Order: sequence, then structure tokens, then C-alpha cells
Amino acid sequence: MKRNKPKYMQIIDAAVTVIAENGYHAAQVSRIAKAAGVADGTIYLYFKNKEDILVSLFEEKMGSFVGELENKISKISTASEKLHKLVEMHFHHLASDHHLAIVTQLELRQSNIELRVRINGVLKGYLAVVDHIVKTGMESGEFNPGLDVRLARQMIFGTIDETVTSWIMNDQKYDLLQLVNPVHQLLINGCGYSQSTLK
Amino acid sequence: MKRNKPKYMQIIDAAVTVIAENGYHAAQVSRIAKAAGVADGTIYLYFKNKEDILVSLFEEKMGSFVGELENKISKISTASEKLHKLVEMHFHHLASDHHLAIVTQLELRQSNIELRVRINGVLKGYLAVVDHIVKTGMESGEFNPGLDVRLARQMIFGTIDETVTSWIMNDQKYDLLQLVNPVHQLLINGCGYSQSTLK
Amino acid sequence: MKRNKPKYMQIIDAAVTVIAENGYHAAQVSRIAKAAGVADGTIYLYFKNKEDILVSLFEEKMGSFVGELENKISKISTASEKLHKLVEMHFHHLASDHHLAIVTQLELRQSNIELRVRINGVLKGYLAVVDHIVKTGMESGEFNPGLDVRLARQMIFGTIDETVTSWIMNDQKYDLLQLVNPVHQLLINGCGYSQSTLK
Amino acid sequence: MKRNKPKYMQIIDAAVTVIAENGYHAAQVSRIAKAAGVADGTIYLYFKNKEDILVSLFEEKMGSFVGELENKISKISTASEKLHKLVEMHFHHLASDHHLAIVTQLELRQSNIELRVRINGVLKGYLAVVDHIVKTGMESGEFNPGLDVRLARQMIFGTIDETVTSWIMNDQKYDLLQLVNPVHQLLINGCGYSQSTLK
DNA sequence: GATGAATGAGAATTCATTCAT
DNA sequence: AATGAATGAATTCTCATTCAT
Repeated sequence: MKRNKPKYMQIIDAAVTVIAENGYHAAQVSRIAKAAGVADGTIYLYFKNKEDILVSLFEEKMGSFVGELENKISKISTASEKLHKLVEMHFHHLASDHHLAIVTQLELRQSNIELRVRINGVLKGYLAVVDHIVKTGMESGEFNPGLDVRLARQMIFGTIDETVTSWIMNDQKYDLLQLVNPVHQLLINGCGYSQSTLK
Repeated sequence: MKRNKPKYMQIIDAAVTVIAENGYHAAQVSRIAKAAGVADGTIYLYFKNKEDILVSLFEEKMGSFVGELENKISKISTASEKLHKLVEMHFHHLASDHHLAIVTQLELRQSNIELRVRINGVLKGYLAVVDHIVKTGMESGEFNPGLDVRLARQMIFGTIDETVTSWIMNDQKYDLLQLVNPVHQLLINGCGYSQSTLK
Repeated sequence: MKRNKPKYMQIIDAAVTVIAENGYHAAQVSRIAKAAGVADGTIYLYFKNKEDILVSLFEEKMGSFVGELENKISKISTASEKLHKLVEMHFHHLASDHHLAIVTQLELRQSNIELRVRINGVLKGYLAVVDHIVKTGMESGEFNPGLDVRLARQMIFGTIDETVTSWIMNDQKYDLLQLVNPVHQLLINGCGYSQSTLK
Repeated sequence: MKRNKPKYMQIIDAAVTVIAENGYHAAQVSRIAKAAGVADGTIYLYFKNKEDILVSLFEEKMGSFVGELENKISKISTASEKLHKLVEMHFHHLASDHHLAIVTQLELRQSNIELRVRINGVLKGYLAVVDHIVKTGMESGEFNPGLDVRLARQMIFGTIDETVTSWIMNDQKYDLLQLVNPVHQLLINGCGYSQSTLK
């Protein structure tokens, strides 16, 4: 397993730092190698090509996060609380690693479309968790059973993602974690029974 | 005024097509020039550099759209209906120009951060419209007066944007306009009184 | 006659200024045109191409100077005094027009070899004056009759030219005219009877 | 040390040939690379840019020459003989490498002013040797003790340089080394006691 | 496994010159 | 004569990737 070899994670971590500090275009392979303390050629013993570093970076950082997410959320019963945990963990994950936040919200999106398709593959796991929460809520009656799951997922992911991106674009000058409750409330409302229905 | 010169719009339109069909990086300036029916050098009479084509393209296409948006929405009285019009116009704008949709949702985001800052400048106008709708709704009692306007805006924009991006990533294989109503409903719910409040 | 048309000299003068202030490579035809207050295309009504501006510039500024030189020097009888006048006029000519001095000593030499051959053509007139002085001195017995005229000319021109170039490279921070006498003395010595001969 | 790497000198030598035969502007980097038997990109492992090749070329070829010059001249006692050696070595150096002569007398001067400042840095060493000779002669009584050292240096360098340039401009059709004695005589005279003083 | 010197494809941009008005 | 918008050829340099050691 690649990831058990020390240089693998060394390169990944160097890539996060170099990309965050210099931007995607200035993140030459040779710079990442230097930051990782390995030779340029060594990179190619662990990664197929430059794009592969990026995808792997996302897979490692996001993959383990999704694992944790699934684990924590499975232990919670209500959809609303699950969603609260999702928002909290998402915000906490990125607020606690500014370099990673910059890379995922800004730099990784400068990649070409082909790469973004692969990144979307990684996102699938995350989105499956969201779908699961939505369905749980619909079944339990917490959410409107008439919801379009895909749209609900897009609202949840779009809202969370946009909130993080705005926070990054504003130089992280406020506390992202303080937005967990209000964002959660917006999403719960969105997924809930429409007002008119209630009347 | 640049945009009164026919070649300016000619180049913009050629750029939309060439970039949508080939991707930003494969869209060589010479290809755009050829598609526009002008010489390579002519591009540089109208645009500072290749990036400037991209930003200008967004400014032109988005700027006029925001103008229309403001106009139409100002004629509507309720926040809910304003928001419905926004979603509808946004989806219609991009659904009716597939090339433009690809460029705005995918290609434009490959630009570097400096460029993205300029793009955000253009987005300001759009977001101001969203803010206006949210405030209108809060004042009229349609929306929860306790809303955080910035968060509400991020939910609205994030949801709409993510919906369009998903549609593009799925090769536009369904009808985006059919999503106007459900998306609108999600957003209205999100901005409305929380269920618990109502009880 | 081209040079009687006002725009001809207007362009020449603009070229001297633009080249002196911006350097040879930044002296685009369009900049010269702008400085001269004419359209780019107008340049080509008076000059065959960009190089032609440079050669013409040198011809005009140097040609008239050589005319004056011949005139003044013909009125002087001794070779030594003629040479003194030459050095004085040369230094005075360039010290009184800093822009021209920069152009002739630095910028004009960045031209390609073909152009430099043409410039040498212009220099012929100047060098003929020098040759004439040397021959006069050899005939009158002021100078060593065994001189190689070509070498004497190269010493005279080389010394004067190097002195002016050094003055320019040192930002013209001393008075060039104060060097007339010592430079003249060096040249007179060089052309005179060798010391050993005298003994 | 760059210059110990074989490719460094390989590229320098290729550059001398290519620039001499084609002129500086026609000497594309790819042509120099081809002549040196390396890839285009390899040039940039050894040189910052195209101009850097030119300056480095001059530094290498002129630097070692100045070293030799200092060495040989230090072993000679009289200023007159030192000067004779200087002229002889200078003429011999360029007469024995026609390509180098063309590059230093013609092509190197097409460089821009910034570059010429760097070239002047290299020339400093040469001019220091000249200054040393002049001072030696003034102290020993061979030269006029009233000489202005800077002017004497300008005469010596200007005369030698102009002589070589003329030789190049005349397609090297005569033997430069035959001019060593007469040029030396001119310079010795120039630096000697003025005739009037002797009377 | 590790190195890092060497490779070479690939594209944006400038600016002298033209010519329809 | 004068204009100035349009032309398009031409070249440096970067950087992901390879492979001999």
C-alpha cells in the first residue's frame, strides 16, 4: 500500500503547503519535490503524474474525512442532528487546516475538467452521506417526504461549499464554526415542510 | 466604447464557442482569432491578454444579464416571487446558451485567483440582487426576520450554482427549467420561519 | 526635397527624443509618431522603414555638423589648430544636445550591422575631415611625416569617441568641454615626432 | 562552478560561432542549442536567458584574456614595453579568433544599455591594466607626468578598439598584427612629453 | 529505491508595415 | 497627403517527465 510508505504522505503534505502558499500554477513538481525533501524523479515513483498528486491529495485528505464522517453520523439517530454534525465536521475540518482549505476551495478548482471529473469521484462518498441524511429525514418525517433528493443534496452541498469559499475569499477573518448553527437552520428549513403546506 | 466596435463582440462570441468546445487551456488565442475572423494581433487591440478575454466575456454576458435581472425583479412585489424569477432567469439564461453555461460553470473557474477576484467583482451585482430580495422578504414578513443576510445569500447562490454545475457535469441531460419550482421551494423554505418557531 | 517639409524634421526630432528617453528597443514607430504628432502611417510617407528614420536622423544631425566643421576648419591654417577646433566642435555639438549625445553614443550602436554600415557611410565625411587635417600636418611638418594616415585617423576618432562615450556612461557628470585641451594635447603628441626621433 | 561543466563551455562556443555567422538577432536560442548539441531547455540550466549567454560569453573569453594580460605585463618592466605587449596581445587575441572578434566588436554592441553596463563591468579589469601601465610610465618618467590618467586610458582603449573595429568592418582584409608597432608608436607619443615642452 | 540533469513540445504576444478611406 | 485599424510572422522560455547512474 502506497500510503504506508513515508515518502507518499511526505509528498502529499508538501503539495498541500506548496500549492496553498504559491498557488496552483506556481506549484511546479520540482518545488513540491524540494519541499518534500526528495528528488524530482522520486515523485514519479509514487505518483503517475502531476495531476495524480492532486487527485491523491484530495483522496487522502477527503477520503479519511468521509470515513470519519460516516462513522460519527451513523451513531446519531435524527436527520437534523446528523446534518448538524455534517456541517460542524465540514467547517471544523477546513477551519483547522487553512492550507487544506485554500487548496480545496480555490486551487483545486483551477484544475482542468478531466481532473475535476476525478475529483467528483472522490466527492461521491461525501455526497452519499448527504443523500443518506436526506433520505433518513424524509423517512422519519423530519423532512418533507416530497423532496427531490438530488436537489436537496445540491442545496446542502452548495450552501456549505459556498459558505466555506466566501470565508476563504474574505481571508478567513471570521470564525467559521460560529456559522454551524445558522447554516444548519437554513438547511433544515429548506428540507422541512413548506410553510404553505403547514398552514 | 469598446463594446460598440463590432470586432469586440465578435471576439467575445468566438471565445465562448472555442473555450466551451476545447477547454480554456486548449483555446489558443490563434484559434479564437480564427473563429472570430480576425488576425491574432487584432485580439490585442481589444484585450490586454488572454485572461482579459475571459473576464471581459464574463463581464459582457453576466453584466447584461444582471441588468435585465434587476429590471424584471424590481417590477415584482413579493420576495418569493422575486426569488422565483431569479431562479427562473438564471436557469433560463444558462440553459439557452449551452456554450456559455460550460464556460461560466467550468472553464471560468480554472482561472487563477487574481482573475477570480475580478470575476467576483462582476458577481457583486448579482449578489446585490439576491441580498435585496432577502431583505425585502425579511421586511415583508415572508422570510424569517432573524436571517443572516450573508448566509441566506450564500445558500441561495450556492444552491443555484451547484444545481447548474451538476446539470453541466451530467451533460445537460435533463431539463434545467423543470428544476425552477423545486429549487425555489427549497430556498423559500430555507429563508422562511423555522418549523420549530412555528409550532 | 524631403527635409524642407515640416513633418520630416518633426519626425526626426521626435525620434531623437523618444530614443534617448526610452532606449532603442522601446522606441516603437508608433511612439515616435505620437511624439511627432502624426499618424503611424505618415511616418512611411517620409521614411522607407524604421531603420531609415535612424539613418536619416544621423545624416541630418551629423551631416549638417560635418558641413559646419569643414567650413570652420578650412579657415584655420595650422593642423594643430584645425585639430583643436575639431575636438572642440565635436564636444560642443554633443554637450549641447544631451538627447543627441545619448542616441549617437549608445542607442544608435544597438542597430544591426547592416545599418551600422550605412551609418559608417555618413561618418565618411567626418573621417575625411580628420584625414585632411592629418595630411595637412604631415605636409607642414607639424606632424610626423611617417604617420600612417588611417591609423592616425583611428586614434583621433577612437580617442574622441571613447571620451564622449565615457562621459555619457558617467551620466555627463563633468564638463566635457574642459577636456578639449588635454585631449587635443594627447592627439597632437600622438601625431607628432616620436621622442626618440627628436633626440 | 558552472564553467567546469562541459556543457557550459560547449554552449558558449556554439554561441560565438552562431552569433558571428548569423548576427545576434538571427541567432535563435534553438540554433545555438543545436550547434552545441544540447536541447533548447538545457541552455536555461546554464544561462538565465539569451542575453546572459552573451554576457557570459564575454566574461569567459575576456576574463581569461585579462588574466593572461595581467600575468604577462607584470613581468615586463618599462611602461612602453608593457603597452607594446598590451597592443600585441589584444590584436593577437582577436586576430586569432575571427568569430570572437566579430562578436566583441560588432554583435556585442547591439545589446541594450543594461547589458552594456554588465559588459563594462568585465571591461573594468582590462581598463585597470591600462591605468596601471599609464601610472607606471608617469612614475618612471617615460610618460608625461602631467597626463590625465582617465584621458590617457580613453585614448589607448579608444585607439585600439577603433583599430580593431575598422579591421573587422574592412572584412579583416589586412594583417592586424602588422599594426602593433605603429599603433604602439602613436600611443607612446600621445603619452609622452609634448613637443613644445621639449623645445 | 533514489537521483537530478537533460529533454523538447508548445503558445502568447509584439510591433513594423500596409492600405482602404 | 494623412490616417490608424488591422495584420501576421516570428521566437523565447517553461516545466512535466524520463532514464542512465
